[in-house]
Amino acid sequence: MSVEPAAVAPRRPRSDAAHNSAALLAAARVVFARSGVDAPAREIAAEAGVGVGTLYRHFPNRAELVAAVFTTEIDATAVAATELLNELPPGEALDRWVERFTRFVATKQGLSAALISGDPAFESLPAHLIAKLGPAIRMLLDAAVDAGDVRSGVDPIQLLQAIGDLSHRAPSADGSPNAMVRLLLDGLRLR
Amino acid sequence: MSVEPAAVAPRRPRSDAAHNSAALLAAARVVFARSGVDAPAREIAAEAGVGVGTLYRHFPNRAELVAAVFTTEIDATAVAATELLNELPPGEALDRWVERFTRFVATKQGLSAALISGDPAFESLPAHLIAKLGPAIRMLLDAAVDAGDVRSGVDPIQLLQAIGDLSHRAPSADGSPNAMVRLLLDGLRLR
DNA sequence: CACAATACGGAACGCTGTTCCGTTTGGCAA
DNA sequence: TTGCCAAACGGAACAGCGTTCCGTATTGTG
Repeated sequence: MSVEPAAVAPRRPRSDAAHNSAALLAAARVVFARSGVDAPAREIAAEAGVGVGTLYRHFPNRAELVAAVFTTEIDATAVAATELLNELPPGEALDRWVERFTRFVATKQGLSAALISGDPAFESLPAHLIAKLGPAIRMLLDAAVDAGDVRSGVDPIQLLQAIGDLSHRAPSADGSPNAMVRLLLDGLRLR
Repeated sequence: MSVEPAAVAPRRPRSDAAHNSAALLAAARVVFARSGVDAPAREIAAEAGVGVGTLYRHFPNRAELVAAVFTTEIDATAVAATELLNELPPGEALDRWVERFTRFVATKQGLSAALISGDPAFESLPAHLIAKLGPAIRMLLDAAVDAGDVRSGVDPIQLLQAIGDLSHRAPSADGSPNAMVRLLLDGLRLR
C-alpha cells in the first residue's frame, strides 16, 4: 500500500501555464470577434503569442475552447446585470442589459450553430446559459417591477429565450436591439 | 457582326454528363443518410462511381450539392402529398404525410445547421421549402377539413413550421412523429 | 544550485475542399 | 462508316485545417 488512498497531491499549476491559459482564452475572444468562431486554431495561438501545442495542452480540442469562451462571456453578461443595477435606475438597467445580451447573441451567430451541432463540447452550454442568465434577468425584472416600471407576472426564462430568438434574426447594424426586441420590451412596460 | 444577337446555341448536354449528374445526386442522398451531411466529397464521388473532378464540374462546391439534395427531397416530399391523397382517406393521408415530413426534418439535422450557416448556397432553401410544402400541406388540410376530419381555420404554413420546430428536438427512434407532434395533430382533430 | 517535473514550440501527420491538366469519349459532318 | 473536336472525365496535386508528437526550455523545490 504505498499509494495514499485519496491523497492525489493537487500540485498548483505552474505560473507560466496559468498565464498562457488565460492568454489563450483572451486571444480566442479577440480572434472570434474578428474572424468568426471558425477561425483557425493557429490564428488563436498566434494571437496569444503561443504555439499550437500549448493551445491543445490547455484545451483538448477546438470545440472545448469555443465552449470555454462562450461560458466566460455568459458569465460576464450575468455579472453585468448586477453592475448595471448598481449604477442605473431599474428600468434603464433592464434596457441596457437587454442591449448587451442582444449584442452577445447577435454577434455570436456561432452560438446557435454550436447548440444544434450535437458536439459533446457544447452539451452543457444551454444549462449554463439558463443557470447564469436566468437569475440575472430575474433580478433585473424584479427590480423594475418593484420600481413600478414594468408589469409583473412575466416568466424571466421565457423572456430570456424570446429575446434570444428575436435577436437571432435581423441583427441591427449599430448593435442596439432590433425592432422586434424593442417591441417586446415596450410590451413589458406599464403605461 | 459575326455573332448572332440572342442565338446562344443551347447545345444539349452530353448523355454521360447528364447521367453522372443524376448519379451524383443519388449517391449524395445515400451517403448523407449513411454518414451525415459532413461526409467527404470523395466518398460521394466514389459512391457515384465517378472522380471528384466530375463532382466539382456538376456542382460548384460541396454546399451546392447539399442544397441540391435538400431541394430534391423537398420536392419528393411535396409530390408524396398528392400520392397519399390519391391512395388514402384524407385524414389518414394527412397523418402519413406528417410522418414523412417529420422523418425528413429529423434525419436531416444538417438542414437546420445549413439554414443558419449563412452560406449563400442555402439562401433559397427556406423560400423553396415554403413554396413547395406550403401548397402540399394546404391541400391535405383542405381535404381533411372537407371530409369533416379536422377543424378549419388553421394556417397551413404555421402548422408546417410548428411541426418542423417540434420534429427538430426529440427525434423518435422508430421514425414516427414524436409525442409533441402527435399531440399537435390530435389537437387538429374534430371530436 | 542541481535536478526532476512540467510546460513549451513548431514540425509533421492525416484529412479535408478544391483546382488543374493530360486523357478519354460522345455525337455530329463528311 | 469514319474522323474529328468540343465536352467531359479521372485522379494527382495543392493549400489549409485540426491534432499529435517529441526534442527543448522553463519552473519551482530539496
